[in-house]
Amino acid sequence: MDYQFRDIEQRWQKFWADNQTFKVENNSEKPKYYVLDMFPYPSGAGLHVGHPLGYIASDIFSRYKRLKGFNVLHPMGYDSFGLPAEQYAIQTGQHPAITTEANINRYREQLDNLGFSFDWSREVRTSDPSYYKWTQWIFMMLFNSWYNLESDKAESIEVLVKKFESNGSEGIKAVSDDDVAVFTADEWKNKSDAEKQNELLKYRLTYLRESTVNWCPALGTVLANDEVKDGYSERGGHPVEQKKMMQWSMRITAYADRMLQGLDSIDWPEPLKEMQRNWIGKSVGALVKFSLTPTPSPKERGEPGGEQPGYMTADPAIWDILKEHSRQHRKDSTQAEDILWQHLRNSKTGYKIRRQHAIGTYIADFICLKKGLIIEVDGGYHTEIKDQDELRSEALNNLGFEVIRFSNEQVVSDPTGVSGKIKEKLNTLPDRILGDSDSLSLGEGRGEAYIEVFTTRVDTIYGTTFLVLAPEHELVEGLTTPDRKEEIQNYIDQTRKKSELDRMADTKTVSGAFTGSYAKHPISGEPVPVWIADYVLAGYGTGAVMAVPSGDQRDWLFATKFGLPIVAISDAQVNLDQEADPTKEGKYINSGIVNGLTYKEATGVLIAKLEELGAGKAKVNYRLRDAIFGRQRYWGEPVPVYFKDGLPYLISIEDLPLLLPEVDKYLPTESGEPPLGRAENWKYKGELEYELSTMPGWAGSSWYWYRYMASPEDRKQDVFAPADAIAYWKDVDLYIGGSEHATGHLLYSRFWNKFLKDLGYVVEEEPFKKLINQGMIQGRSNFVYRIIDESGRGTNKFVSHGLKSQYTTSAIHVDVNIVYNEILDLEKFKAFRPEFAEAEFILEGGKYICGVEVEKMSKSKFNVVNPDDLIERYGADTLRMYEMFLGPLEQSKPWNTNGIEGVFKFLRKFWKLFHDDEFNFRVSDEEPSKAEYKALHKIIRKVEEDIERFSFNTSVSSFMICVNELTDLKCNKKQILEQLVQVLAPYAPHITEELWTLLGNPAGSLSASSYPKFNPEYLVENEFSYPVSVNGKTRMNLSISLTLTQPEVEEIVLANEDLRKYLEGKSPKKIIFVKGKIINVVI
RNA sequence: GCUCGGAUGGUGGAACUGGUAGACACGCAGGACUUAAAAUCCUGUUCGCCCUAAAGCGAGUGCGGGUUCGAUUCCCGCUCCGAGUACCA
Repeated sequence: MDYQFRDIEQRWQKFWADNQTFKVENNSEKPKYYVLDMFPYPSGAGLHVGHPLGYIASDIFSRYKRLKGFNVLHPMGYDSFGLPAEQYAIQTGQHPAITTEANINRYREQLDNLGFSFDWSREVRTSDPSYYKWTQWIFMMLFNSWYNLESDKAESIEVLVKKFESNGSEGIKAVSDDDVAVFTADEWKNKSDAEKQNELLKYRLTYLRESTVNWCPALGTVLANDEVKDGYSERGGHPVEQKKMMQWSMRITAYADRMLQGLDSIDWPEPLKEMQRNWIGKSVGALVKFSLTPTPSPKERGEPGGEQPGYMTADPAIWDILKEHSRQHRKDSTQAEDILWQHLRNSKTGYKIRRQHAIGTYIADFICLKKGLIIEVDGGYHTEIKDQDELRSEALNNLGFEVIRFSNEQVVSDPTGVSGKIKEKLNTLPDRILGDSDSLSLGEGRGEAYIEVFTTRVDTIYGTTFLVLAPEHELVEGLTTPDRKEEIQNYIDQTRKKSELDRMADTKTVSGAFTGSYAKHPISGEPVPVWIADYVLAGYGTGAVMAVPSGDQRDWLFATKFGLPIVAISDAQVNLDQEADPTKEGKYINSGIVNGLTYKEATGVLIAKLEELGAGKAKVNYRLRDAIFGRQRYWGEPVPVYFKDGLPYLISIEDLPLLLPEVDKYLPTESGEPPLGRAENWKYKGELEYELSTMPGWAGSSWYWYRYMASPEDRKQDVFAPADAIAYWKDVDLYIGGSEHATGHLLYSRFWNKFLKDLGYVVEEEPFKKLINQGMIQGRSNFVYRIIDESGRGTNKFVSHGLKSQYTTSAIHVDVNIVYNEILDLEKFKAFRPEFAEAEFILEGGKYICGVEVEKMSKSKFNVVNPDDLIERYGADTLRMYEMFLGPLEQSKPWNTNGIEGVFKFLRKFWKLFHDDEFNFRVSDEEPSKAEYKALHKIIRKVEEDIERFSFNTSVSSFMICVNELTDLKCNKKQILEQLVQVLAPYAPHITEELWTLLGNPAGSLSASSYPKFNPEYLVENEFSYPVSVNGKTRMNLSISLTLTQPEVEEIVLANEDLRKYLEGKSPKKIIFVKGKIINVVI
């Protein structure tokens, strides 16, 4: 019988499944090898021909490694939480679990059809409670940890608590929020439980904090930075806006430096490492403070008017006294004030609140300048002015402020209630007019007012001729002088109107506005004007820059446009009237204490000076932000947290997994809560509110490779993966997947891996030793050309591609599955759509040739090629080999089925080697000839080399060469063919299993056999046909023994008749002889 | 703008540390078998020149230069294409 691939493939796929041929054990004498594919999200569309590319490569590699004597872990699973199933649920009401299950079954069927050697007993699904139990468990571990910079690793939060108990906050070096409190051990012990929890939250590796987030209204959820592309959501392409919200975040920034360093130790594609480096965005520089006090008054600045600067609400006459008082008050704050402050700070009410702020001749306890509301707490420290309360209120009312009062007892007993009342009041009050007797923040009790900037070029500090703040910067309101109010407000409005996209696109227009205020240069003491401009980003560094127009092109453009001075700071700078010169060469000029120094010297001197002045320090800045972890969606892992008195607490570990509750609809509640808010009676211990957000898509995929290490038996144990299994498998040796996960999955996975290592649960610092990005398979669309008549309407006539220029036509996508080698199947086309049933054609050469274009593979373009169809026609072995034959694995390429016939022919030819002309199986036991051995050992070596360097396409060519040679030799020797079967087995597992048993081996024993041993003796030649070139141009071939030395070879060459023609009577200057390679005669 | 890739026949691609450029396959052309088609097999196929063929000659790996006996490969400069990223101070 001819090659019956359908029968063979189905039979062997069933055999592998029934016999669990590829089930792997965790204990083995063999060395381990872990081959991992990025597990798929099971979408409704099923697999197209591009998806299996990486899986085929990893399967070939796994099968090869098994033959090479390794214990290979090669698992597969599903990343089964995600948006599409939920969107479908919203539209149809069908539970996402049902959709997901159906999709997984479809995926499994398609994967099985390709004959992969996965160990399915270890399958994982991220949406399975037995799996997400451990995702939730890791979340809890993160919540219970902080990052100790001294040991440079994550540690239990208990360790931090012990430190607080013994030494207070002193000497703690941690990655934390910016606003951590300073306290002694006693103060810590005296704190209430709520206060302690609130403080610890600033250290935990997963934490709840008000953050600016990417909010996608269409999806109704927040998104992480890597899920937003150019201001639109990656999934669905909906607009994304910035919004402040209370959100769960992961302190990934704690690992920024370790993630950067780790990149040097792993074998990943360079572009991908580069993307991670950019994403982490480390820049080494300095923070510099430009102080705002004393600020030159209008008079001092030589400007008209004696009006007080707009940012001061205090009576200037007694400002100095008030300043001292307010500082003192902040230090000696009462317990009630502290408690209330914790509820008001960080805009928890939705508005910015300041404490102990001077107004007129008074100091208010708390004030919201935007709404003009003053909150006073009576009793305690400032009882001495209690009698004057009414008078005070009246005076403040006159200044345009409203006052509400609470008693100490009220605040202490029910701080949440009090803050609720404040919130209510704030919501009812109208906004005060911006800048109107508004005041400058004094840094919430942290000292003098200043503008802090981040710079990577401290050395240029003397060239600073102005400061620029982002329009959103919190000091802008306070800094604006009354005369500039309108201009600044206009500018802010104008920037706000510009969308994020416009702002990015329009980088050429220089715009900005002057606040009217000046800051003091920290070293020279010169006044420096403060501007705002949208080229400064609020989100990076401190949202403020020192502008050095001589060294930075953006600053130069700004200075030029607004007529600000440009001061050269280096004798090497040139053409400063044309553009900025950021050179680090030369010696400094106009630069005070660093005049005459070089770049390196100046940087050191200046940082030392700034530190001495308390005006700055060296600082490493990262672009990487903490990862927002909550999603306001249904189909994800519930966060194992409940709330008590407004503070988050972990549920008990025994209560894991916290199951996803049922809901009536998959939409937000009427009050805007996430879908989980709809769940009925879903309360911790029956009464406490659960967190209603779910985890993001990347949670489940950030540790899944460890779950595969747990065998089905292991999974009965109460652990994410047993320690001995982790000790054995360690890490992933080879990871294959797409580069689109560069800054998402691959970054988060490294983060969680490092965290788990810090806690001692895993053994390797990096999870994926070697990574390969398979190229994207693009679609290849075919077109037919419909002729358009004079009135511009489509006719029923279609013209072949080569003749279309003679007509007016419109191109129409046509299903690529009815086009072969660009020739349209006319009958199938007529059946393609009813409107084409009566189509007429203008042919060329009797054929209708279609047009071609490379586009993304998608249903709407009719260019999706389904692997099932190809397997039906050619078989899985052919498809596997053809996908490899297309080109280098890492290269992106359009799918083109045109060459598949060649691979199919190859497999039939291979089958023929084992059969006679009547297709009877017939092999001979005769001793093979030298030529036959040579053909075999060439392929043994070649495939080994190719697989080791992941060059699968070249192996396929070599197989063809080998089979062509053996066919020519009419070889049917068992000794040759049996080994050839083993060499081909990783690529074409079905046909080789079949032939392996026909050769008399036990069924299924092929993958347990071993790769044939290469014997170089069969390749030894004693002669070589040397290309002989004259002056580098090849002229002839000469067969010469390989044993000869150069003088002997030269003699033979020079004696040659044909060569003399080229010598033209001259004698050669030199003869180059490379043994086994070439002879070159130089005249 | 910056960073990283890439450019080889009609097409996909090969040539691994500099050593016969175009392996292998597709497509195309011609032929065999066949009533015919499909399938299969055989021959040719980088381009140009010489009427044709053989033989031969010349050019040739995006462009321009360089190093070398010899460059698709190494170096310098440029063009184009792709990917990532972006007022990151």
